[in-house]
Amino acid sequence: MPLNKVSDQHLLDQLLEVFRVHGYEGASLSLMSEATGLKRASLYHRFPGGKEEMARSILEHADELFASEILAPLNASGDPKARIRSMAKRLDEFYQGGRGSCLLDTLSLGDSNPGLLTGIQASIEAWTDAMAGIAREAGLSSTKARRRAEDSLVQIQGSLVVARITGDPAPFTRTLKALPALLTDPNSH
Amino acid sequence: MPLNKVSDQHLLDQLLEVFRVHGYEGASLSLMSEATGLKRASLYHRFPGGKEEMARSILEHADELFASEILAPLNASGDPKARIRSMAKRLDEFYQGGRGSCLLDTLSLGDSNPGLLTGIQASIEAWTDAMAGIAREAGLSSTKARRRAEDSLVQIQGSLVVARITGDPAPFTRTLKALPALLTDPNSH
DNA sequence: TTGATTATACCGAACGTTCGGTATATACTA
DNA sequence: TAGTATATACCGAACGTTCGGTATAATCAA
Repeated sequence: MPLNKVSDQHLLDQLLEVFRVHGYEGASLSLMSEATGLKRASLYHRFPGGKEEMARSILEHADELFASEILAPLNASGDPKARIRSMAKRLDEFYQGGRGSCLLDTLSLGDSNPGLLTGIQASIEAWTDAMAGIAREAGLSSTKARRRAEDSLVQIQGSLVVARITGDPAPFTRTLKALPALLTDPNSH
Repeated sequence: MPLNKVSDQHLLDQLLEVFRVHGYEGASLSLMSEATGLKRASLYHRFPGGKEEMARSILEHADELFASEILAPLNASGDPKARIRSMAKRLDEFYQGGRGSCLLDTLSLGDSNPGLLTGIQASIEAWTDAMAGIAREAGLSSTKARRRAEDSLVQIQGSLVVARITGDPAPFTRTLKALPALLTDPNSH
């Protein structure tokens, strides 16, 4: 079989970017074509299920990316706080220092497809579980660990929104810095 | 002059709802027509500037609503904490117990109009200022007060996003409950 | 050739927008 | 007071454009 003109990796990466900037409704085939270098019909060859399959695919792609590139340090060995710092560093890269939006946020706008919403919920659940896991490992009770994981998620999402609106990534940077303590210290807050 | 079939109040309220659920790109004229009871052409009679003017108008409308209905208690008299609780209660209503999105969030998605973005920034700035003001009044230093106001905003926006995705409004409710302490206590966090 | 991959051309539907025309309520005139 | 003119409010239909989606043809490695 001939090589793809555009690699799956590049394709998914570019589509991810379009979806996370414009959301599902705003992500037009023209934008995706422009971003990937593939004509609309070629996009339909790669994704016979159309726009919905594209969204589902990039969500899956983002999940794998997230698990392997961002959440991976959490399952390593060593000091939990250090591992969280490592995750924070990778989060900073992934969200372009706070200048990028979260796919789960933008993709969940509007009357989003029920099936897609389920996938989004699963993704955010997995993320929460991962953070709750290391909080638990750091000595917090399981209920407390889960609560702190949810708080972390709230602050990450919120700081991304505020950073996007104001154009100032500082809130996001600050949130990342506070993550290790938030997920491990028994008595803060 | 003939009476309006649909009052300005109802018109703006419904449009606000459409924009805050679907964002700018997702808010179609058909959706707006359906929501307001006015045909598309009639919407153009009320807003000659088209969709952009609609967005600008509802942003202005939301500002006034926010100032008079949500932020008002902050400028009343009495215990700052009680006033913040009052604001939290109204926020809860405005955001439908955490089931509704924030207009400033959804409207700022995509390549949003520069002029519109400026308005969004002004709105969020005013909100932040109001919260920083009462934090200052409660005895915090001006830098600390501002920081706490920003933190509050981050947690409100973040919990709305998380609540929208998961379908569980609990994070938002929890955030509101924590607001009085967050905006007044000198040593928490 | 064959079979997979990309490009061209096109479709119906919906997009934001405009326009001609019709109500309806006010203002003016007689 | 009655009749006419005016201004406002709304709607149906259509504008050109773009939407998501689908055939069909060209391309190209094996």
